[in-house]
Amino acid sequence: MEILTRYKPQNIEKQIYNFWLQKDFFHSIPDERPSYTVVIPPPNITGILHMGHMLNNTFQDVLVRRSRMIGYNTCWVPGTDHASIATEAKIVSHLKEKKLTKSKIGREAFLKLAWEWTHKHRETILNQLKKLGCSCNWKYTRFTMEKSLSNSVIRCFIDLYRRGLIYREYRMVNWDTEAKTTISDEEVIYKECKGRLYYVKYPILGKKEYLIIATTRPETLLGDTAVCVHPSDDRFSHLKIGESILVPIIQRIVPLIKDEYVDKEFGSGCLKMTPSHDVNDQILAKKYHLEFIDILNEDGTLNEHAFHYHGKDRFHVRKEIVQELREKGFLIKEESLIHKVGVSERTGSLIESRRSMQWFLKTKDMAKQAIEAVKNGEIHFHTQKIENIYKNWMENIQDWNISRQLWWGHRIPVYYYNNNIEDYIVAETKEEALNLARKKINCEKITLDMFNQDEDVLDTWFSSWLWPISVFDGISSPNNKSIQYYYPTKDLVTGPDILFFWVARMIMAGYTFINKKPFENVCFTGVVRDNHHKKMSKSLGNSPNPITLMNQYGTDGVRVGLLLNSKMGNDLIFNEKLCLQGRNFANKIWNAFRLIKSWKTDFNAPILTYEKLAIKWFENRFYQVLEQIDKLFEKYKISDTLNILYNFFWDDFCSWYLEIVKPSSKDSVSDFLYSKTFQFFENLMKLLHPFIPFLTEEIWQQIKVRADKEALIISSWPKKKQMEEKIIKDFCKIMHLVIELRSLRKRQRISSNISFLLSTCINNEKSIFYPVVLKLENISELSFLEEKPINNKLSFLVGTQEYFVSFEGQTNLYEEIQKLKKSIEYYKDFLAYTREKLSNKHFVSNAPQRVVNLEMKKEYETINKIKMLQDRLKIILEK
RNA sequence: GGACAUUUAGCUCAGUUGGUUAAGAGCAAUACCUUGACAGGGUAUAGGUCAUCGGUUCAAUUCCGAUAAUGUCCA
Repeated sequence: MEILTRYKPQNIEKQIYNFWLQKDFFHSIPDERPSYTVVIPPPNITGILHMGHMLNNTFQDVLVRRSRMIGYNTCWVPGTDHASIATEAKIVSHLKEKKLTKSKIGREAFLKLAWEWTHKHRETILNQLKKLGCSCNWKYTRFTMEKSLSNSVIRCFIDLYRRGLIYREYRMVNWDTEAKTTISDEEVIYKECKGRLYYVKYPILGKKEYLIIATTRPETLLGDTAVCVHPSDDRFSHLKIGESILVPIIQRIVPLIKDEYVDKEFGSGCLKMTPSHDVNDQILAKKYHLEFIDILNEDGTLNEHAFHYHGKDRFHVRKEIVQELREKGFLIKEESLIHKVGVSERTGSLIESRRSMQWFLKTKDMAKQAIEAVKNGEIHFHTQKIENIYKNWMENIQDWNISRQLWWGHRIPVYYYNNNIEDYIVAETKEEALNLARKKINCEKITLDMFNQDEDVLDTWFSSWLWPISVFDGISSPNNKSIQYYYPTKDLVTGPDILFFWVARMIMAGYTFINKKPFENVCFTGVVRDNHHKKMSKSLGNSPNPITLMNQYGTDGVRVGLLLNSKMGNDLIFNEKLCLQGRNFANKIWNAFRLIKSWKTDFNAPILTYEKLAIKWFENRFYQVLEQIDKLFEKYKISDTLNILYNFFWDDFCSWYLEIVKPSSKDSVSDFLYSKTFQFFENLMKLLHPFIPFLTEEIWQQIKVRADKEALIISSWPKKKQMEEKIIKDFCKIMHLVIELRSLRKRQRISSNISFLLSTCINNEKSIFYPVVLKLENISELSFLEEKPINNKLSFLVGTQEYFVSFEGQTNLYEEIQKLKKSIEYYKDFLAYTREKLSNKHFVSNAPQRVVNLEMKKEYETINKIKMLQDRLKIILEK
């Protein structure tokens, strides 16, 4: 059968993936083998595959495939995340297009829409992962809102509440006015923005003076309830604490307070207090028992406390109030400045600080155990540098605001039984709440219809943090077979951007709920960036479409392209050329296969010496490389591993081994060579399979007819074997000899079909690999001389050994003279450098003997080399 | 403002507890090579005061300090 000269991945990939699926190779059930578990970082149901996912999931697949071949019972759990705020935002904007709102259609209809959305989008990204070749256990596919996972979330809430770790408080939170919900501190992104600093007059009652207050947010003066200065600020020492200050426009009289919190250097040294809309003001307000005046509605418009600004948006009010201050003479000056403002990670809207009633989780104690687990090595971070960031955050952890004013998510299991906000029961269901309430207040009159569930839902991460446990139903049935077998999971591969959101919290959840770590290792992949080092994102439009890439270069090519240059923990500067390189590599493998597949065997064909030698060398080299990459895998150095395999296949196997042993088109090869070569090739397919799954499996199946259980994906990883390093070193010298010969041919413009006579002195070391040189470089004869030839003009050094070449034809002496002169110069410099060291008394007396000896050996060898080169130069010049 | 990280060839990166014939790879570059695996290829060549300045040491890309640039996180 004719095999195409170019590898065409398009049809093959789908076919191979279906083959794996049909044969259930990704599936796992607990058995006697050790488990290897990975849970996927669940992508959002709003999303499609982006370059970050591509990198991350390729990385996971490499680990999983190799573990499977090593003999673990591998289980890679896939799934998706309901992404509360992101999904809700999408649905709201769809509604908006139809001139509808959440409140118009109501909670039930809204949730129906959300589920429709889920069903429609859930498969998209999972199918894209399949295209990428991910060997996930698809029968285990989970969704964070499905029943069993929801139940786990609710149970955990109740559990934590009963342990006294969840509480409700009226507190300053980050308010997203667009989504009309609170968000956690981690979801606020601080951006540098140009702003203006307004200097406003605040008259002092009963005096002719006024205070000057600098503010970037003049509209908040409507909520001012005090003015504060530094107690040791001389400018204000004549003013008493409690002095009455008049807030402009609203004409409110507020007290003067003095506190060291104020920065004397900033603005005018005088601070206005808006306890309802600034975290720091809130703290001071509590200390000095100030009044709280909330001026904001949940959508960012101003409320009735704002008088004539009532109902207007805060940004409009800012403009108008500046104008009013100006007109009334309260505005002294304006300055522009650059300051950081918080925006919502999800909606991009400017975050307001606003006081509201929210649920919080106490995290300080949980964090302690989680810090310890990383510190004592129970959990490893790769790379280690992330540990610092983790430790730092965990030690300063704040309580976690877990409630969200959204509908799409896990509804908070709190039931109110009358209008008093304090009368609530935390329970799984309304019925259970009723029973508990009856016991609590000892009242039989209370009925089911009196109960109203809390309107809010839980933060998405409050379900994600349970993911490694809840996918195995470990919360609802902690002793079930799956959780016992698969948990703790082995490796987690994720981005550093969700270290706090997710990784840290999973660690806390693991210890809190089932008292075991959730994973052993966490690998942090970097951010995928473009050539200008900008993060690749859909919004910036600098990201290639992964699906197009896979169609264009083949999935294997893209996988190689992604991993070739991505050192773990470092960002990946992605360039489409990398995929091209990957595709070319796949093609190289394909053509190597084509070559050996084309060989004819002949029972009578002799086994040639150079074939035996090549086999001997390659076998040893293989085990050397195997050991290297096994070591690198243990350190999760995936990129380095791929680089080694890339060079090993391309250079060692193709350029050296195959070039040595390949027969001319009319010749046949021995059975021995044929089977040995295929054995090497099959082993190479095994090593490459985790990276290049499709092509390697395709070739594996084409090599010979195989039973299902002999598929490459479930074949066994090559076992380590002792190798002889001397053989590899000896061959290395021969490589240098060959390179010198090729270089000489090029220099002298001698075509490869003119044969050389090669000679060296008999007292030199003889290599067992000389027959290889004869085969590769068209050497008609290799002779060993008693003495150096005096009539020979072409020579070179390999190490300290001199070789001579002669042939029928013209030589270009100028080139040789230049080369010799250059070499002599180089070695003279080198000798001087070495001698300088050796003449240093401190070096000779202080350095270890080993190092001094080495230096002496260098000196000796260099002297010899210079002599040889000079002799040769003399001979040429004399001619 | 605080903390951490990075800086090695034109580009992307290795460099293993300071000494291994005066720093390695891939890509790009240059020259030559197309009748048998592959031009998506082959062969060879060229490319670097290891960011700067100091210190420790017999010896520093490697350890320490300062500076600069870049990036990330936190406030």
